Amino acid sequence: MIIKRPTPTLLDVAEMAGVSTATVSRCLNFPDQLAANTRTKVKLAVKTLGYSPNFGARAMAARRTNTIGAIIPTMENAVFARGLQAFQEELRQHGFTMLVASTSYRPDLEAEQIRSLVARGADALLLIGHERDPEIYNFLETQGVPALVTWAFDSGSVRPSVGFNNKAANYAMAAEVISLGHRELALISAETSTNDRAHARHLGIQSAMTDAGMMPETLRFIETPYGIENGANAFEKMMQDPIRPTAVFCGNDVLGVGAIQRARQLGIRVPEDVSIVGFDDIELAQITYPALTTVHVPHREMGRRAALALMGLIQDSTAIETVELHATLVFRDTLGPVHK
Amino acid sequence: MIIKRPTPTLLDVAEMAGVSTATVSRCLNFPDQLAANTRTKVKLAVKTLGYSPNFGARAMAARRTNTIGAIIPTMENAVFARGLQAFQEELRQHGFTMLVASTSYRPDLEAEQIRSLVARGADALLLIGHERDPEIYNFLETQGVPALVTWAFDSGSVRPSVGFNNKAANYAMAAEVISLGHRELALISAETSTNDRAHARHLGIQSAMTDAGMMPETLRFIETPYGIENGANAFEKMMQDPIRPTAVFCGNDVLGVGAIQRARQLGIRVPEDVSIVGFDDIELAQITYPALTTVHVPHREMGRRAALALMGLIQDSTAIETVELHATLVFRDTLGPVHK
DNA sequence: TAAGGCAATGTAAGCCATTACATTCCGCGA
DNA sequence: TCGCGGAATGTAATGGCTTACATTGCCTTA
Repeated sequence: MIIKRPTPTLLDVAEMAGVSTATVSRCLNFPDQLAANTRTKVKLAVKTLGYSPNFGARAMAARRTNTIGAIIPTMENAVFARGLQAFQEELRQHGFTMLVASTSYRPDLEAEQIRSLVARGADALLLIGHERDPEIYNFLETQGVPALVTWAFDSGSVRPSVGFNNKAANYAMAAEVISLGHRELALISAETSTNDRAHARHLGIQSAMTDAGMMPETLRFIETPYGIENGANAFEKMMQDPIRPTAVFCGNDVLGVGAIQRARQLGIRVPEDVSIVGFDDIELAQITYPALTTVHVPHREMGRRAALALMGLIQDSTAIETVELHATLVFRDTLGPVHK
Repeated sequence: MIIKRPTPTLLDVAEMAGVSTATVSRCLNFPDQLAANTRTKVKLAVKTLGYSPNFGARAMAARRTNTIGAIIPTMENAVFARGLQAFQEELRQHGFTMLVASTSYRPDLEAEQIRSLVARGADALLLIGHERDPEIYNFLETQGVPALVTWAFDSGSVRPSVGFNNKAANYAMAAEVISLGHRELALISAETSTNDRAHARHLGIQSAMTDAGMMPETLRFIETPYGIENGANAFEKMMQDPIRPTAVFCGNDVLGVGAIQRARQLGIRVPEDVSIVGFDDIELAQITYPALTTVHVPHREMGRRAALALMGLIQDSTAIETVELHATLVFRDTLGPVHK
């Protein structure tokens, strides 16, 4: 017969070690407050029983959890995976734990996940992008949970933020493309209505066109979900236009990679027949053939800085932590001068 | 002056709505037990106060959390990112939440994360690979937390598992390579001492060599951390051998991609001068040039099945849920017959 | 030797939701 | 009209931990 024994509690440990629960608690949280041999006794009891503190109870009693939540669109996107990995490493070193949730780029799911993480006692939250229902920001304020916006930087915003200016970054890239003589431009973008980064990148191109005396309305524009295949299909569609674009911007590298791949399949030479540029600079970008010219985003740095900022925010929630990072252009092989 | 108001509790909601806390709790958990207008009152109060239940208190009172923890080596590895995404989507549909933690392939961190997730009230755990300190399995048993092993399948094991046979899969690949006439073989692998999947893949090749009448000791072998650059460096080192291998196995696609890249840089033709094969079949594999021949692992399917198995395990922890999936060979362009 | 001080430990209140059980209220049948 | 049953709601115990405050015991100092 199997006796199901209940999981051990602080009290069990205290009894076995012959001390009070307070002492055990102190042994776990502030070991140096105890006499050496008491500490030894308690540690032995903990080990023998296989005791592990109950997080819920602890959170309730201590009124903090040393947990920071991160809510990202999807883990399948390497930019977030990489940023979060750095984020988590930094948090760990300071004794914090990370909780991740993903939203599949759906605002309703994001709201749900935010509530869920707050309910779980996250001391603070990392969010992607500025744009969301104001009610969510209200909720966070009511709950006293500081939130940090990343992957985007908007100097006009009062919210704590660690990110870069998506619009300016893509403006720089567009200016470069235009200076190479390209006039027939196209953009393959992620959904801009639910993704303010994608939207800003779009604006960056249009702004550069305007400044170069071009008409921003002439920018061909396709929105498509994330994915290599989707990028490929969008590219193919673009190329069916009677007046082919000579340069195709891609809202992110994954779409760009799809474009490159389809170009090869269609026998369209890159960059001789068409230039292709991406955004993000994930590993993929360097291993395509030809290698993708793109905008480099310091993902790991962003993750690390976000961790620091968030921990600062927990200490002093009034401090408006704001860090602007800079994206840089990376010239590889898919951008060339326009070919007559 | 800013009045810091405490976050609202069940009691606050109850008072505002003029009902008892029990009623509010029921409204949140079993809405149809209430009279319609009571429900309306309570919902209004919840909304007005921006109330959100305290997870810790709830976990403590209800003694379950509807949370499943996943502990993976790193999110930067696309195979895990993809598997987890599917895992999470499936859990969500059944009202469960996922908690992720990563270990950077370090066993000590893994142990720490397991304790941490258990303490957080995870109802069950997803783990990668079989191999770990038996003490950890004891701990999980003491705590009554079921665990599921994935990404590996070992028919000899009694533990619940959803995965595939890494050894058999790589055996099949090796047999294929050998049948193309290759006799000088090499393997670029992840650290095998802390990674039983990598180890099994190694054994698969050796076993195929033995069965083909070759001497398994002749397999050149380099271990290296995860990363494109590391794969590239290992490949270059391999190629400095006076007797060059004619086929290079890579423990995973990322290493394989590095090898392909370095080969191009060194002017070594693939597959004419050397064949390269990978393992995992992540997106990268299809976009390299030439495209990588590799072993396809059904990552998403694995994540989905793992979610189902784990939820089954929570209902009935004695049920030994076990699913063997199958990896298949994907022939692309980096494997060819040996060239004299 | 007594008093004072400090380090080590103990006592017990409180954190917030869930739920078994108790109570109230209402409508309906006899 | 009375009583009964069931639906709706309330009461209060419970869960495991932290921590403010109380207590103990010992060493130091005069």
